[in-house]
Formats: sequence, structure tokens, C-alpha cells
Amino acid sequence: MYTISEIAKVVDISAHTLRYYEKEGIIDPIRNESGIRQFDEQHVQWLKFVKKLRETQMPVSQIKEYTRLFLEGEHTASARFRLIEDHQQYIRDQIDILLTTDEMLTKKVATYKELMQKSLS
Amino acid sequence: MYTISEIAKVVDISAHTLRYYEKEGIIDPIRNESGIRQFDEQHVQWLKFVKKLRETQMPVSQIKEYTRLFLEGEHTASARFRLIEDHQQYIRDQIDILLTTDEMLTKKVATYKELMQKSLS
DNA sequence: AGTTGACTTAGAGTGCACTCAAACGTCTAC
DNA sequence: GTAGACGTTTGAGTGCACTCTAAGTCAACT
Repeated sequence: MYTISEIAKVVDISAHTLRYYEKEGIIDPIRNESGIRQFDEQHVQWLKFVKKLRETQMPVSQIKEYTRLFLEGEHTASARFRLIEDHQQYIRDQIDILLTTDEMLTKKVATYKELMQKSLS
Repeated sequence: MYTISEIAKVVDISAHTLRYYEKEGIIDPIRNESGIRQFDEQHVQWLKFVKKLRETQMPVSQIKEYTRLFLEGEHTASARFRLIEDHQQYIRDQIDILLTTDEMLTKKVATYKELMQKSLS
């Protein structure tokens, strides 16, 4: 069992943000007698998944929606499937853009190197 | 020569955003006698470059800085070079994250397909 | 018993990147 | 020459995702 600041370290998401995620319905820790949030291994796994989605720009609103569907049960599988597939498409488009830009910048870098070489001679 | 809405179409950046970029010093179109902005081929090239930087999450503030250095002249080449190199590193890190997440989602998708297959039988 | 530090809440504030509104000027076609 | 489509400006508004504040509770240590 983890407190909020413990799990914050483990998953590398600030306690602040975790409370915000709870308010948004993305995570639902249990509470002990004194109201302190308690997180377990399941929460860790879930948050690591959420983190990957956020790192790849899935909006919080969509993660919310995915969570809602997940909690609703197995009959929402196809809707969740669609969300995931759409996001995977987004990721692949994003990779394309990044690769193209990387190439462009490599050329720029080469130009700069030439320029700086010349200015030395 | 292009008006703001013409170049907006060409580079696919809204006229609103182009005015905002001008205010931020990222672009500096000339004006005709009646104060209308006039953009040329150079502006098109520059904006296409800027767009790639934005699409790959370079902050507007850094694009501003890059522009400022560029306008300052050749002696800022090494500073610009560093900005570009840093951004290229960011892009490569981002590609890594996207690839890892893509893999993870592919596994998820497979699980969902199984699940949905079973629910049919 | 007092201090420290982590936890709690509701709600306000922040920073970014647009995005829009309002009021007005200008160009083109009929 | 006037309608309407486009242009201009300043300044305010929006949406997102945090991020912080204030005021308080609670447990553990000295």
C-alpha cells in the first residue's frame, strides 16, 4: 500500500496531479479510517498506463472516457477498443511528423556545421 | 504576394494565429499603403518551417528566440545551432516514447480482439 | 505538549497557445 | 455608390492541464 506521495514517486506523477486525476474520475484510491488515500499495485499499473497515454498527448477528457467505459464493464469493450485504435493512429501520424521533422533538422544542423566551419577558417 | 487569408490557406495556419505570431515577433510581413499585410515566398518557407517546429511541440517562446537570433545575424549561428540540436534531441526522445506506447497499445488491441472474438462465440 | 511534516478539502490561479469580439477601414463587383 | 467580403486594431476570452493556496486534520517523533 502506498500513500499519495509514495505512489507519486513510484509513477512519477505529482501528488497534486494525482488528486486532480481523482477528481476527474481517472483513479479511485480507497481511503483508510482517517481519510488518507491508499494506493495498491493495481493503481500503479493503471497510472503507468495513464502516464503513457498522457505522454503521447491523449487528452485527459479521453482518458476519463476510457476509464468510465472500463468501470462500466465488459460490454463496453468495443468502445474502448475504438478509443485505443484511434489513439494508436494518432501516435503513428505523430511518429511520421517527428521523423520528417527530424530529417529536416538534420539538414539544418549540417548547414550550421558548414557555416561554423567556414567561420573558423 | 499573398494577403493574410491567402497565406493562411497555403501554409494551413489560421489568419488569427498568423497575427498572433506577428505580435510575438515570429513573422514580419511588409505592409502596403493601406496597412494590409503582404506575404511572399520567403514567408511561406519560414512559416512551413515554423509549423514543423510547432507540430513537434517546440514552444512558441523558443521559436521566438530562434527568430530573434536569426534576425540578429550570422554571429548567432552557434546559439541557433544549439536550439536546433536540443529540439532534435527532444524529437528523438519523443519518438522513443511514441514507439513504446504504440507497442503497448498493439498488445492492448490484441487483447481486445480476443475478448471480442470470445464474446461472439 | 509541542513541532514537524504529510495528509485533507474547495476553490482560485497559472501558463500556454491560441481564439474571438467589437469597432472600424478598404477593396471589388454590380 | 453601396453591399459585402475582406482587411485592420486592441484587448479580452477560452480550454487545457495542471498547480497552488489557505485552512485545517492527524500521526509520529522529541
